[in-house]
Amino acid sequence: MRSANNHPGEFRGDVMLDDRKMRVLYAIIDSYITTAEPIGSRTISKSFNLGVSSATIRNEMSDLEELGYLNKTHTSSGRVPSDKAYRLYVDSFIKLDNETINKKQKMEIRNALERESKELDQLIQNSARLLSHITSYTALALSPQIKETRIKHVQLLPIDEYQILLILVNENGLVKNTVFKTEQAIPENQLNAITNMLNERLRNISFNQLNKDSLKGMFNEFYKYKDEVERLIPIINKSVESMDSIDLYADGIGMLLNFPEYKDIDKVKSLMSFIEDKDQLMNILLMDSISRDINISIGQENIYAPLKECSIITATYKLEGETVGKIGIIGPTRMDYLRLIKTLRIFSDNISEIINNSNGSVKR
Amino acid sequence: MRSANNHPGEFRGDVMLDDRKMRVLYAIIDSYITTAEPIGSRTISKSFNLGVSSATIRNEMSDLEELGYLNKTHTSSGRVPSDKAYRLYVDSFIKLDNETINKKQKMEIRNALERESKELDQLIQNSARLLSHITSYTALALSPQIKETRIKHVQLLPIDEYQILLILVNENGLVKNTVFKTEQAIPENQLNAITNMLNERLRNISFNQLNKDSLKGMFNEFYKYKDEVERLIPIINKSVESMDSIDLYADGIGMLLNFPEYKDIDKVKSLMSFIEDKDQLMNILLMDSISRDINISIGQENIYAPLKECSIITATYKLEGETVGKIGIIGPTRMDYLRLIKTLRIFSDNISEIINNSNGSVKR
DNA sequence: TGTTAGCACTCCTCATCGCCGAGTGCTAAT
DNA sequence: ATTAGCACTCGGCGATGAGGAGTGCTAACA
Repeated sequence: MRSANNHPGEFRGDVMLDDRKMRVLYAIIDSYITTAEPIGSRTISKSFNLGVSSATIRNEMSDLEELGYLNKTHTSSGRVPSDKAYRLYVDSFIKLDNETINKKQKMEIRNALERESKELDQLIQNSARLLSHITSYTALALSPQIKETRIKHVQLLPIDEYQILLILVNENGLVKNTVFKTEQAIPENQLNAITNMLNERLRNISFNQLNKDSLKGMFNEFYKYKDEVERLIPIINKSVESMDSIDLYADGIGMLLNFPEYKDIDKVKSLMSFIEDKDQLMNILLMDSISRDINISIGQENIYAPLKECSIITATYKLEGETVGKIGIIGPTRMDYLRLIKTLRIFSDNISEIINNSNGSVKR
Repeated sequence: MRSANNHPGEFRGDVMLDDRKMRVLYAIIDSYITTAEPIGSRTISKSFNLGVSSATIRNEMSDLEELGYLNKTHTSSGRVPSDKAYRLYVDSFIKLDNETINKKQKMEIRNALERESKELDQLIQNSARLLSHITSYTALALSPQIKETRIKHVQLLPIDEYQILLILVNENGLVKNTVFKTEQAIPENQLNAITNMLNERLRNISFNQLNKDSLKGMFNEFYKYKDEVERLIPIINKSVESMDSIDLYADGIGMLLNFPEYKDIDKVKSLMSFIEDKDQLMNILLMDSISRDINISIGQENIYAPLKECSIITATYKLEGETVGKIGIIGPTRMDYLRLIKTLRIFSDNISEIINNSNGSVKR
């Protein structure tokens, strides 16, 4: 016997639901989230003590269905929460901005992430993995978009006669590198000179700016290496262009199979292939990029057909106050929103802090 | 009506199979690989013209079952090839080392890989993705183990007062980087001096060597920066240690659901969670590392329980003649070995050539 | 007027049953 | 040695029916 959550009356959409309706609705949602079974009036009155009989609850449920908060699978089945119900449910605690973060759990996750992640990509990848393990849901993680940061260091290194390694480091210590080919060998000492030039000229230029401005004008005065530099410019430019590519990691795809809603192979097949198509998925994550720290997209709110029966929760992480990337969870609309949001908050906080090194929890 | 493959008589295991038994067996294997349905004597005699009646085939099948090449799902069902049958089948063409590589397909794959891959990790990741797309199987790819290559360049860069970025470049242009923290600030000019020292001392040292030798002795003479260097040494050493970590990529996990053998959720669940557990899977791929260019592990030959009904084909790729990594395919024992081996060969050749830049198909 | 008990009705789930067909194994004929 | 014939096996599948959870409606009640 558990008692229904005591959520405040709420108004949303058309009508303000009275307190009892809210309780009934939340009881149904809570029950359905844990059992995945349609629930009937009698079961509610037995499991949650709302102080009224099943007949009364039955009437309330009938009303709630008419208002669009409940669905039936067939005429004499139990009720199931609608997307609208989940939306109401989620909105009721998303704005509470619940601070009750479990400090201990946060530090555990923080330690695990820092311990296993040497490079940035690893951090993001491990975040997805750990998030999936902890939640038992499919986790998504988007690597940071670094366009707006500034160049700290440029280095050209010869690999062999016709190949040059370009290394770019930004102010946050993110490293990107590309090997490119030249048609004509460039002696090492000249390469060093060019490297020095590039460093002088490019330091503190943003990647974005580098991308946009033609570099040509910048180097006119260095006529000594003019030819080489001219040959390098388009290559560097192209490399830089390719550098701000974003990676998407999905982990725990198999977790989907644990949900009873995916006992049917065909349902899960289309969803999985959608998740594994990184391009499409990336679109979705980038789409609502103007949005809040926590973004939730429930069922039919999703645009792509394979996601119409899913929910996606995303959280942003920040670099120096700017949102640069996201992590998220995907699963059936009947997901444990409350717990997942809490966990996502912990992850996004941790990732932000790690990449900012804001709080110097020094390695012991 | 297709005719059975005309493979030569073969002896393997206990008994030498006569020519007709071979043909019957190969017919069953071919059929089962494409249909996934147990096949009966009558169907064989109709679909493959072996010139004998179904009764004769029935007798042969009975013999083949006794020899362990065929299994029945129940007393009056059709036959299914055993692991032993697949082993025979595979061995018959693996040693032919069939050169009939489709040049056109190879170049297409090569172009796709080079077009999309700027960094090494991307190349490996894209290989897995493309391999999975092309074959419609789950693809695996192991990033190269770079322990045995030599250091080409070392660079220390300050990120902020207490953080230093360490960049290591090897002779092949592979870049690894780590951010580490110091307890005491090091001025930039000192850092540059140390960088120069490190470069002088570490160039052409193998990662392995760096890992083993204590660096301490190396820098004794540089008393000017002795303190800083001493503080750096264990950090660098630890970073290097963490640098030769291998990554494993799995792509197309959802492809498993296309196979009728995985219409049962429970079967696919354990397999998927196994594949998503990178540590275990890595073990498997690294285990047979002494082996041939193409390695095939069929059904019960696999050690781990979730793989007992799977086959894994792996191919190696090389850097300067040395095997440094692997790509592979995982799927039901009833896999299209011939086609998959061919495709894997193409991929492993391409990856080897790209990372060696042996043939300079210059960007146009 | 809101709440509740009672009851008929709906419809899903699951187990049972029997038929059909593909396939085997054996025997006897060629 | 090969083949035709035949009895037998067994999984798959659709039909059938019982059981149960749940609804909606009506009438009684505080």
